[in-house]
Amino acid sequence: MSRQNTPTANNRQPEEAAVTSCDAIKLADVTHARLAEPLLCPRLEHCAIHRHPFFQDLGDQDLASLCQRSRLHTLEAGEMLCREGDRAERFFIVLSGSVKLFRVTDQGSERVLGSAGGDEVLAEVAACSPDGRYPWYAQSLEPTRVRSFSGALLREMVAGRSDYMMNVMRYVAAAMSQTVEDRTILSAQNARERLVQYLLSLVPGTDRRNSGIVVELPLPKGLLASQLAMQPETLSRVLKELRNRGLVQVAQRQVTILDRAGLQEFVG
Amino acid sequence: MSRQNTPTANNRQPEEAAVTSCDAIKLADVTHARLAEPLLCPRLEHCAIHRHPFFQDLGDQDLASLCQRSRLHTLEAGEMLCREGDRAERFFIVLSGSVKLFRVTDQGSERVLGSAGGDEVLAEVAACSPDGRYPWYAQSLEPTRVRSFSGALLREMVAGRSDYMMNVMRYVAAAMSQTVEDRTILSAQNARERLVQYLLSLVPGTDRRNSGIVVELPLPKGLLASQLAMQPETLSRVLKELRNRGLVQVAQRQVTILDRAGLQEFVG
DNA sequence: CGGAGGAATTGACGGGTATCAATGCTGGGT
DNA sequence: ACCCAGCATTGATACCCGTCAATTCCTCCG
Repeated sequence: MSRQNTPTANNRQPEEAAVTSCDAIKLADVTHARLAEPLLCPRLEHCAIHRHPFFQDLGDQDLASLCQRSRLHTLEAGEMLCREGDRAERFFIVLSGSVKLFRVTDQGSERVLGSAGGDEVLAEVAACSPDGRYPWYAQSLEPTRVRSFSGALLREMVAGRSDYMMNVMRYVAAAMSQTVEDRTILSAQNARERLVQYLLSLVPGTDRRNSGIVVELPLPKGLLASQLAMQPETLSRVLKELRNRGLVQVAQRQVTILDRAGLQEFVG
Repeated sequence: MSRQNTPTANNRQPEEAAVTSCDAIKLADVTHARLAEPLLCPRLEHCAIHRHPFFQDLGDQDLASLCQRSRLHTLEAGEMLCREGDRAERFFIVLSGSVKLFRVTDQGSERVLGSAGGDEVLAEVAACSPDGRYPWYAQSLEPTRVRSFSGALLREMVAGRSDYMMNVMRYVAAAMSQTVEDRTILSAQNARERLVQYLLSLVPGTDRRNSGIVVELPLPKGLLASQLAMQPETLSRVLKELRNRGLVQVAQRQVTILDRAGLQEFVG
């Protein structure tokens, strides 16, 4: 695992642990998250998070009650936000920083499934189900702020307000469809095709340009390689090949697509 | 594509097409499904499907109204049930036969994502969202009977009855978690590991035996190879290797696991 | 400014897998 | 019973990519 710190003093343990203690897992260096800052929501205008589109259609009263039972988690790099298999009692919105989602194989190595950055909603699907469980581990990659909400409260509110339910279901269906998309990319036969399709998937649907599209890799290259089911060396080489052919330009995590159509036909 | 027939006379076109006409896609041999037998539900006891656990918690009246607006689709091999990108106005339960789920790449080749057989629910996630779209094509592999239901009606009922909503969300969360599981299998580095993990994933969670577990491949081997991101030849060779090592026994689509622990450590 | 550690890159090599081609097998239809 | 079409298997070959090793680059810290 890349960066791994032990929890520190500024992360106070909340009375009601958001991440419940679970069976000890085999990975020694996966430390237990200590989640921070329970309850005591400041005034509504300070909780910009509640303007998040995820909560649209909710009235002031419902927002306030969600707010009251939400928690702000301040994580430094390498802290666990939740663990695969644990009861999904809470769901999350990433405020700043970034989170890596992964599983651990039977052999003890980790497989990156994806990542989440600012304003992204996490684990809302699992939290919608009364007996849902987190489908992955979530771990911060850098100093990260996350707000978490009660899944039970979400379900109550969804049950009471059908317009809100529709909005939540939109998120759920989008998450599903994203996961299917990820699967499709993985099922490409070779590393080149996987990387190219991944890069193209980072381009916003609204962008119609063929050149000059700048995308930011949401993960360091080593972890991205894991997500794309290849070795870091292979990722490096394929990226170099794309550079040599004038298809992309790479500066750190910032990739500039110089010839989108060229990329597409390159894999075909 | 494997078996592809044109729709025949015994599949009458319903008044309100369940699968709406969409943009012509490039694949010439993907014919448009003609879906059958609208409305006119027989007496409730004939619709065994409504006893399906998916509908548990629904009262007789709701069941009847779902029943009324459900349709029975009788497909022969190779007919399309729905298409990627189309509005998910209906969701499905497979009564008999089997359905293959796939996407079509930009280059026009198909990638199998999975399959569904008897009693399995399809597209319930997409149908839960008011603007959801099917995330894949679904095509029958053999003569197949499917019942479809209105997504709008599902959403109405879910909105009205929170116990039913919880039940539906259970399905949704399970579907999500299955998709994540599939992804994990795909991200294994080599073909051997992918196949072994796939075989082990076919074993029901309740089965604790080490030997003599019989699983049925839900797809012909060629399509299974596509789902596992390998060539049919490779699948054949890996299967042979497992046979030679006395780990499995293969008869057609029926695979007998002779040494489950051996399989697990073989990939590690 | 200089050093240390981790990440990324590059090279060499061997094994795994795609590809092409040929054969064997099986189920459906006549 | 026969044939045929499609699927599955097997073999030969080339190439992609995983592995190991060495080097460079970057960032953080002293």
